[in-house]
Amino acid sequence: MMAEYAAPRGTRDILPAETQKWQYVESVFRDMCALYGFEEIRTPTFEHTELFVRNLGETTDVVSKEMYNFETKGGRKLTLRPEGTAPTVRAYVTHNLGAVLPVNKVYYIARIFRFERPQAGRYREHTQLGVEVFGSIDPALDAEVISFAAGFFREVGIDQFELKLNTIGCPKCRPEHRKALLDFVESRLGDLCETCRDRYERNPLRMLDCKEERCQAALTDAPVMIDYVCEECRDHFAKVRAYLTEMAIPFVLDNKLVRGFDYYTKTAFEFVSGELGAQNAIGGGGRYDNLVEEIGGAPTPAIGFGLGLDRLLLTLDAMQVQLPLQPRNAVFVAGLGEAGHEAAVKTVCGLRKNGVAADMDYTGRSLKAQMKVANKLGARFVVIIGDDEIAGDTVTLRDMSSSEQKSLPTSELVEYIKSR
RNA sequence: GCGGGAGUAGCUCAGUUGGUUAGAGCGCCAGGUUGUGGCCCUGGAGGUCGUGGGUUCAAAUCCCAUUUCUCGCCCCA
Repeated sequence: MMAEYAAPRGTRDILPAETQKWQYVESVFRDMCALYGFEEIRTPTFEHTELFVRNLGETTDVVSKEMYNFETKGGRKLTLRPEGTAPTVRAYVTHNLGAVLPVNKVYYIARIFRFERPQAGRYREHTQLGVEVFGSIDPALDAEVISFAAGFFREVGIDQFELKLNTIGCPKCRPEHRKALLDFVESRLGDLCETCRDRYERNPLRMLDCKEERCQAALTDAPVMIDYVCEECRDHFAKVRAYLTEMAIPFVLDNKLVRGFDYYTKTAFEFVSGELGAQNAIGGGGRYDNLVEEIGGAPTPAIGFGLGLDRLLLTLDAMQVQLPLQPRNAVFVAGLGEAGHEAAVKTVCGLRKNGVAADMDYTGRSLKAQMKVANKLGARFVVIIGDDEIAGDTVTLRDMSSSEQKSLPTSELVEYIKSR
């Protein structure tokens, strides 16, 4: 039983029984994107390492310890994409999409790679569905992206989730908050965990959402961004909240919410599901108004959202949501004996040529065994062809749900099935 | 990187204080219908008990190592 090879740690095979669900969710996502005006973009699976190192932030967990890096023979450093936004921005800049349209709205379905210890809902290779909007700082767009996300979750069957919302300011107002935070923490540095003492030096904002109890206790009254944001950010955030309220999208303000990458500005949000164990974040996103410029494009405000498809499906499973998967609705052709088999090959070929999904047996089984296979495949009709049928140039057609059976001329088969 | 749990048939698992040919349910195959699915009945195939070593007359069972999976911490989707 122990096969010689297994899928590498943190990866897994998605078998046909599961891919149906994946395709369904992806199609809901694509439909939703069409409704909101997002068009698909596909970027390479790997990018230059520098793209991620410089733009996600060197101190982030992803960059400092979770990237799949490799070198080409020529010594170029490449990395399997650990997130979807930076590559999308890179493509936007590479092709100067800002010159084509004032506002560009794109979506992607991409495999993401992070070298972490796998556990429930966390894989080294996972799939993210995401959208990005370039070219406007209108808070209505923040609300649109968030409502897109919330709408998508509901559409696919998840109505139990919490939307956490925060603003993390901009380069104008962040330094002031940072200074206040450092001042506040300085005297309590001893109470913090080792990681946070390190963060104090390298990435103070991240101390705020540390999960360590001692840190949470020590930082209860720490200065939060919302009290330090500049007028523009405060105004922007107020409008986002107003839009969401108007759209009847419930949210919870979380002034300790900090996103994992350095490029975020202003609006930050996260969707949390209680159905998953430790990995409860099913999606998240935020604004990144300076990233396009940092990557080399013209100053262009932008906002995006990404969700983990693997986790979404786990959540749907945990919630026992029944997805409306389409039955196969195909025709199975059962041939009896050698002549019947030959006739079946011809019949299947003819059905397919006319756009009717059809399949047959290739293992020389008895009619009974072929019927069982047809049943298991969920065939709607079974066409039976034996010596009797061949002699009269007819086929026997069995409706698998009603068990009704009738004989009809071979020449009428395709038309009859198409009319059903 | 750190900590817990588990590896017995395709799947989910049982296996009593170590003791003959290692079991069940589901699935699979065949028969019960000389050409007919779902339900039912009967039979069958399928396992070097993760791997290596040790203890013992005897190991799926005890000990050690190793490996894989899994859950959690950190962090994220």
